[in-house]
Amino acid sequence: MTELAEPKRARGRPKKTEGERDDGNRRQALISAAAQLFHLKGYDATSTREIAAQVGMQAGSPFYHFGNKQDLLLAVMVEGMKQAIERQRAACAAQGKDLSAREQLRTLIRNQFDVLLGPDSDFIPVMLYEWRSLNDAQRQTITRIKDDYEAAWTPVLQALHDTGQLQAPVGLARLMIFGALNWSVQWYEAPSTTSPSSPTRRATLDELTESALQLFLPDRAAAAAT
Amino acid sequence: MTELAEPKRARGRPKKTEGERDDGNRRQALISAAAQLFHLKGYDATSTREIAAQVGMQAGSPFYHFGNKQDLLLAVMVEGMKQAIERQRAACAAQGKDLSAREQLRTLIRNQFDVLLGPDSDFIPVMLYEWRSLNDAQRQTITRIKDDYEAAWTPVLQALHDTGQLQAPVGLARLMIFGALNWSVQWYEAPSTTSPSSPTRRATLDELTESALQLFLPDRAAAAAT
DNA sequence: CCTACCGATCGGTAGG
DNA sequence: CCTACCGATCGGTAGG
Repeated sequence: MTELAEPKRARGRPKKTEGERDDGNRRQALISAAAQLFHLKGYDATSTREIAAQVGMQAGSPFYHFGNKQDLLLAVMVEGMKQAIERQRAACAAQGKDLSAREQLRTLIRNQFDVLLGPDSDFIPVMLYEWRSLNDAQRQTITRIKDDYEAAWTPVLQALHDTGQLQAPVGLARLMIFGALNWSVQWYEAPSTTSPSSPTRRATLDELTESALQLFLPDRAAAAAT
Repeated sequence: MTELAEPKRARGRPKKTEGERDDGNRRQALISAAAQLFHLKGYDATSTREIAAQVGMQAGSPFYHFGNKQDLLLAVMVEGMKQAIERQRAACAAQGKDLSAREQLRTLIRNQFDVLLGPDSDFIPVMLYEWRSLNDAQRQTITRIKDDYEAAWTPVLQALHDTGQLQAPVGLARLMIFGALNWSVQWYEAPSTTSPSSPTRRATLDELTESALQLFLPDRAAAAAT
């Protein structure tokens, strides 16, 4: 199952074209493999040997790139957050500034589902569910980055609160909304390779976004019609 | 920190009053200790030796009560769900049948916060976050019990949907609401023993309930006033 | 980055 | 439920 992910190598260690440093390349491969395995089996249940094997290394080699297993976990989370922040920035920038707060929230939610469930979505779930395995210093590092990510949500929620569209306290609302979205990692079904068209097709990320928006910001007109 | 939880014992093994079988007692003690440690450190990071030590047993003794570590994990989850279902049944029964769907949802949410964050709240978080460590047969067992627990929510949400108070599809709404509530395990601060009155007092479970209700079922009158 | 290796820990068992 | 124990695995290291 992992053969495709392995770099091709002609027996033994990969001969690198001389003069070219691809340290970053191998390091990245370790981070990606770790993200995949940590997501699938959990941090504690994944051995550094498995990670090494997945990228075609020997048992001790990951420790040439990372001081210890915990540092590798941190690298997975940092990498994931960097991607998430960049995607969020791009998504918000792409829609201009004069949209309604409701539309801005839609964009943020849609991006969050993408980060959680879309392609290359192993990193953030690891961050969400392996927090416990970090040490204090590492937690501080991640907290700083996460605060940066979440900062984009506060003004939008505040605006909705000011207009009465969102009645719950902004701080708690943010936590509960993140909970509702993040929890999807637990139940959203990965696209199954078996059963080409399953009887109950799973919702698309757009449908999830729409439902979340309906849940948190019900449509006034539709509600009044009752 | 765990001394208080340990049964008092006068050196060595506890001398049981003769004729009295307290197998259930020791078994329960193991389940409680396991719940505590699994919640605090995670399943994989908790050794059966630690659990044994916490109840004053020797390293191999837990395996007199449980075939293996996984079975102990299952027992923690089953015990937690039994308690949760019983509490939910009692909470719903205590309020009669002719309350509005909104009030019924309030009761369900309040009970869920209690199960997640109140006293003896180690069991359900373990169930929520250690699902991965179960085998297939065990997952089926828990799924059945969990379906039973969640069944109480569906008619309430359906009623709210029928009246237009809840616009999102009932199934997705249930998943997202559970997510919003369950996620609180990650951020809700345990009562700190230090700092007698912290500057930003943490919300009470009643306040959390009210905010959640505001988030999912905003008050019509308040919204219309804007 | 590989080879060869080590100390520690862990789940679990036999036999009482 | 304790005593005594084992096989397996794991994170990590020295030395090249």
